[in-house]
Amino acid sequence: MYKEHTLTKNQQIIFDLIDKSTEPMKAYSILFNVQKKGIKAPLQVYRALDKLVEIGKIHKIESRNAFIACHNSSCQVAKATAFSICEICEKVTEISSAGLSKYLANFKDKDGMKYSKYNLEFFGLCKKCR
Amino acid sequence: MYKEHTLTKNQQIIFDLIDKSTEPMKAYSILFNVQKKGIKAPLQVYRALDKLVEIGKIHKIESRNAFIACHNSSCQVAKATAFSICEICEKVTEISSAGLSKYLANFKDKDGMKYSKYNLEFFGLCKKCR
DNA sequence: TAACGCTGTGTAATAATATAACATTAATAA
DNA sequence: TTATTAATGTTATATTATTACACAGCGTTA
Repeated sequence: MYKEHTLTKNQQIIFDLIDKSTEPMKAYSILFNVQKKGIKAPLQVYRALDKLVEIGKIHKIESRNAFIACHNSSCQVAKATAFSICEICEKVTEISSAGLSKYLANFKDKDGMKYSKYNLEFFGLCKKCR
Repeated sequence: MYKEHTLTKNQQIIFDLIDKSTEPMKAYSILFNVQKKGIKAPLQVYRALDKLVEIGKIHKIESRNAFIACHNSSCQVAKATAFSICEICEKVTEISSAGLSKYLANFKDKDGMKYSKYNLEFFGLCKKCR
C-alpha cells in the first residue's frame, strides 16, 4: 500500500527524540538534544524534519512551530491532520476521529474546489487546566 | 453586541495596507510598506498585528506566517477561522460556510473536551492552477 | 566498469520571523 | 485629579528557517 521508508541515521535520531517526548518539540530544542549524537547544525535538523513530515512520521503544529510524532496509524502521509491544543499547559493531542476526517475530506467550498490536504488546530483548555 | 474598536493610528495604517492587498502579507513586507508612514520597527508592526488579530479584523495564516483582512462579517472575533490555500500560486481565501463552522463549533473529542477556538487550513489547487 | 541521477550529509553564513526590556505618551477610569 | 491601562518609540536580541556549496553513498544503465 505505502512504501516503507527506512529512516537514515539523522532521521532516526531525530524521530526517536520526538517520539519519546511527551510534548511537541521545537527545532532548536531538538538540535540541542542531538548535538551529543553528532548533529551540529540547524540545517541537519530541518532536513530530517522535512522528510519526517513528508512521510507522515511526524506532524508540524503550525501555530507553535513545533513537531510531534504521529501516533495515528491511519495517517502514514501528512495530508489530514487535526490537533487539540491547551492554551494554558500547551499540551497537544492528535485528534483521531473518523467522523471529523470524513467530514473534512469530503468538504467542498463554494467553487467546488476539492482539497488534497488540511490541517486543523483546536484551542481550549485541557482537563487538568480547566 | 460587540464593542466597536476604534483603531489607533498604527493599527489603522497597517490594517488599511493589509485590507487593500490581494494576497496575505508578511510582517516584514508590511514593515517595508509602512516605513514611509513613520512606522520604523518590527515591534510596532507586531503589536498592531497582535491587536488586529485579537479583535478579528485580520487573521494569521499560520502555515505561511502571513496576514489577511477578515472579509467575513460574521467573525468579528478570531475564534473560528478556515482558509483555502493554493499550493502553487499561494492564493488564500477565507472560507465562509455555515455548515462547516457549525460542525466544528460543535465538535467534541473523545474526552468531551470542547474547544473555544479553531483554525483550519485546506490545501489544494485553485481554479487557475488546476 | 564508468557515467549519471538522486538522496542525503556537513559546514558556514545569513535571511526571515518574532520578542525582551525599558522609557515615554495617550486614553480611560476612579 | 490620580491612578490605571493601553499604545508608542527605540534598541537590542532571540528564535526560526533557508541559501549556497562541496561532497559521499547508492542504485541504474549504458
